[in-house]
Amino acid sequence: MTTGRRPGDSGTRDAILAAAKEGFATQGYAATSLRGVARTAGVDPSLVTHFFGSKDGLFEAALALPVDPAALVETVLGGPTGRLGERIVRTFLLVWDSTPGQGPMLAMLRGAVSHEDSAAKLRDLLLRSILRPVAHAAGADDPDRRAALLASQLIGLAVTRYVLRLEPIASAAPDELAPVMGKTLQRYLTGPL
Amino acid sequence: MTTGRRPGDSGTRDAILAAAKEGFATQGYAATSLRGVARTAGVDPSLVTHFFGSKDGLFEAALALPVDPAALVETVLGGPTGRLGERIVRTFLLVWDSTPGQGPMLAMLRGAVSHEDSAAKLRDLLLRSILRPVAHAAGADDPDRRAALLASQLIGLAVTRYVLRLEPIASAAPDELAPVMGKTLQRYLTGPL
DNA sequence: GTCTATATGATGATAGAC
DNA sequence: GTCTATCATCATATAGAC
Repeated sequence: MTTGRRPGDSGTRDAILAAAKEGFATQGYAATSLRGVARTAGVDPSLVTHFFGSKDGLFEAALALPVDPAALVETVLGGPTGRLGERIVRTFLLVWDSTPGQGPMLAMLRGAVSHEDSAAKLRDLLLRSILRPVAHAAGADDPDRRAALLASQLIGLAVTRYVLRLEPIASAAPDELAPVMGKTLQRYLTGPL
Repeated sequence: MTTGRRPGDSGTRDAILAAAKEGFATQGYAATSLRGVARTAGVDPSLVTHFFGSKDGLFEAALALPVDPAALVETVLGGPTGRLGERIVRTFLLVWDSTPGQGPMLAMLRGAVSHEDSAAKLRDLLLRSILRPVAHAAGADDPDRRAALLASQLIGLAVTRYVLRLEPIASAAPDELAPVMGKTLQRYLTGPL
């Protein structure tokens, strides 16, 4: 009964999105061009704006995270508080090390550094996904400060490991990093400052 | 006796360099154009390449740090080891908070995130200015690992404070940050991991 | 859904006049 | 030391044919 081409079933849109994710993730916002994206996707440049409206629209779409970080943190915070910091590091690395997650997160990090809109978005995400949940979990004093400290160490981890690729952190196993960095996060969250 | 225009005494080169520093520091490598630099410097675009050869040459020149970080760290490490971490944070913030330092360092950080050459340069700088000196100071086990951990927290501090501008870290006084983060660095350097 | 054509403008770099 | 002129590319975005 359904005759004619059904909408949205040609792989083109996905190909463009995949190419955009890679571009934004590896080169950042400014250095990624619509034409370049179209080239690596093997499609016509016009299709990019046709599907996503503009470069910003494409960027927006490429930034969609495969997981909800807020829910993730919520889950992590739900467990016993003794090894809270360690669990955060483990989950953080798990999400980043999984390929579908690293793309958008790297794109967001790269974007945030030179694209103000993207920086605001990351600030927002951090606030919603880390600061707020943490503010509740660590009912202790100064939740904002504790959460920001936590963010600083996590972002530092991401930058050294995935962007700068500084050894030996870049190739360290999660089991190696979790205890030592977890201890820091644990103190930032529940310990004496 | 010296007749004619002496070389290098027209403020143009400096104006270009200042504009370039600001551009690279606030927008990153890709988003900063030679023409844009020339525009804010109030000079002809050709002069930019005339003085610096190419965009990479200009970038290189804009990255020249006003201080030698290696010497700085060396000095800091020279003092008593008890409050070593705290001194590192204090010095780090001092250098970043001073205007002439923040430009090139921000430029380097922004560049490193999306410009591979710049990332290599920062890796190199970290290695020479932080990893190596630390490897000597903390004669303990695993100096490479300790130094990388230190770098991760310092970079995280820089990104949250100066790039993301995440509160309350962004506007916190050095006196407020030094003790709490210094404690982390202290453990990374000399404490049990 | 796909593409050609095009408007409009910026980019990095060079050659050469003054 | 400064500038004009120019090259060859690239960019984002639109209108409209098929």
